[in-house]
Amino acid sequence: MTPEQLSDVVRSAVAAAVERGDLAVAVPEDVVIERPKNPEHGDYATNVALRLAKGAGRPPREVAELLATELRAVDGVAAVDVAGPGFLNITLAKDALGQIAVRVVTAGEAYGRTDVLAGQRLNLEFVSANPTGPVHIGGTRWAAVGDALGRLLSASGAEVTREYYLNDAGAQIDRFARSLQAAALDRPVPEDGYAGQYIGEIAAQVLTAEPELLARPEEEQVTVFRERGVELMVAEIRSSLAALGVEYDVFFSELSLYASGAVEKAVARLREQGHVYEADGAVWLRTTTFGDDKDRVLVKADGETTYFASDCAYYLDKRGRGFDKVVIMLGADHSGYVGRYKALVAATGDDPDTNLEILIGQLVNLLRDGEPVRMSKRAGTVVLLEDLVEAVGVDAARYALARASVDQQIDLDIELWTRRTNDNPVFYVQYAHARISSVLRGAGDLGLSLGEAGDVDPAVLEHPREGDLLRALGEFPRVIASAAELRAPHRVARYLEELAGTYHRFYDSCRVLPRGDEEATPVTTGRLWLCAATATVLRNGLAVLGVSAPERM
RNA sequence: GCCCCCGUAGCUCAGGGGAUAGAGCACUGCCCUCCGGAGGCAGGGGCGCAGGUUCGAAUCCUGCCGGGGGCACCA
Repeated sequence: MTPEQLSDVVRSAVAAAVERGDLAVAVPEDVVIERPKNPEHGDYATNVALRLAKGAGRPPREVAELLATELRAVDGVAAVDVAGPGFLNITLAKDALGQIAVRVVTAGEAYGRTDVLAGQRLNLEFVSANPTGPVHIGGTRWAAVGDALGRLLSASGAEVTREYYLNDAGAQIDRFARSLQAAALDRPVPEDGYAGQYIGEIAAQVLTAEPELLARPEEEQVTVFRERGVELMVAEIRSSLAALGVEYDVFFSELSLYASGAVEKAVARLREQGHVYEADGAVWLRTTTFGDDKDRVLVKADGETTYFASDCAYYLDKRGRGFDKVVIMLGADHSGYVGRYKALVAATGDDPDTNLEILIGQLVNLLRDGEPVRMSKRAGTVVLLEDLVEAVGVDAARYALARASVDQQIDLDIELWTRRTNDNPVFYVQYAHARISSVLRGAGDLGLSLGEAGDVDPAVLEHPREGDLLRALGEFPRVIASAAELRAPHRVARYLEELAGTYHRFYDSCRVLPRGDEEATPVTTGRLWLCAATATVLRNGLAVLGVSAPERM
């Protein structure tokens, strides 16, 4: 019996008590089932009696006793105790707990998938670094976390489109183009321009494609450097993201919003809705109406539109494509955007609390020899996605970036990472998988196999460490679901570390394979199923994080 | 000045109102005639401060103190 099933069982018990008139309460939507830390508190516990007591007008323990009687009659429930202020501690029958292993193996890759977010159409935008340079370490964090979040949301039944917004218009792109031109002409880096090795490399590539370029008038040169340069830069960004295993459904061009007239239409629409005014020669959106600190400029006095104007058009485009909710991941250096973006959504007539979700993640600090490394894209002193991957590999890079809460700043000591030490928990988790694979290989060598689901007796899994492992495996779907709902991929990583530890403890005290000339027993078969189930969950969990589950290391 | 994030073990961090607050690393002492010792067992030590809400607060609210980030007709 899984925790979800138990939750239904308890809920039914409440409903039955209400039906009989023993309890006068509204039956709760869902009942929280916890895994007690203390083994004396049974396999599972619920605080449902504590929650219902007030509404029922009766002491919690009395409600608990009532439900305990109800639950003891349920098939698969071995014991129910009322404890403390009114907790119900539930012990499952051995076979009901052991059945989890069979369930996991049978479900395979599907184990952990739920429909808790079914029916939601989400647009998930992440990274969206300007195509004026390679993806640096900060963007890499959002790549790892955003990709994992996308997988989590999909696994929970949401329909997700992963999107990268290319800011391929505007002043920064002009600076980028002029920087390329300067490099090609061997001139110094322009004021506010970009430096770094990649500028020279891209300039050279543009010249290879357009050998006669430098013979043309300077303004034409800039145009070509802009178009070709952005194209090359975008290709490089896409390829480094792909190298990290990060996939997108859509790369969306800001320029296309201008080409299609969407920006003008967006401004016109907001004007019709009465939120646009003119002052000091500029066109403003009255975002203060919707709680922003100050109003925002859409069109500058010089006639140029701002990024905010294209943001408006972009948001409307996403909504026009049918997404219920627009989810955007941004770094802490963009936290000031939240207010204006919420206001913009409200101005279009949408509800900023349901149609928009901005996830702010804290920045990655780089340390070298304990000293902070100052990063500047323009000066070219950055650590890139490729650098990180080269230093630690894709698995460790993704895992390390995704295992921390996005609310937490990460201090990344480069020396530590390049040294590739054992304190990276990804090895701990992967090792557990490799160890299980080795056991299963050994079983094959002995001519043993899992057989069919009917060949295993779940009741033989009665060792305390087996129970620990079964309960841990039973948690997985809830871990995935809550991580998706909380937008917290790191919870999956933490869970996997806990699961790996639980497996190692099981392995240490429960011999799986027969030794010497011993015969295989029903316990052997049961434990093989338990091993296979653990491997399945480790694989499924690592897959969510985009990390491989090696069979040998 | 205003807004956002953080403050939990020596260090790096988990803990979406529940029972005795956890893990890794570090330190100390143990455990393979046996499936991968990249493992396991045991030990010491912690919720920044002050109020509030609650039967119950690391968790929610307020204030303060520290650390980081943001407050452009920049992107």
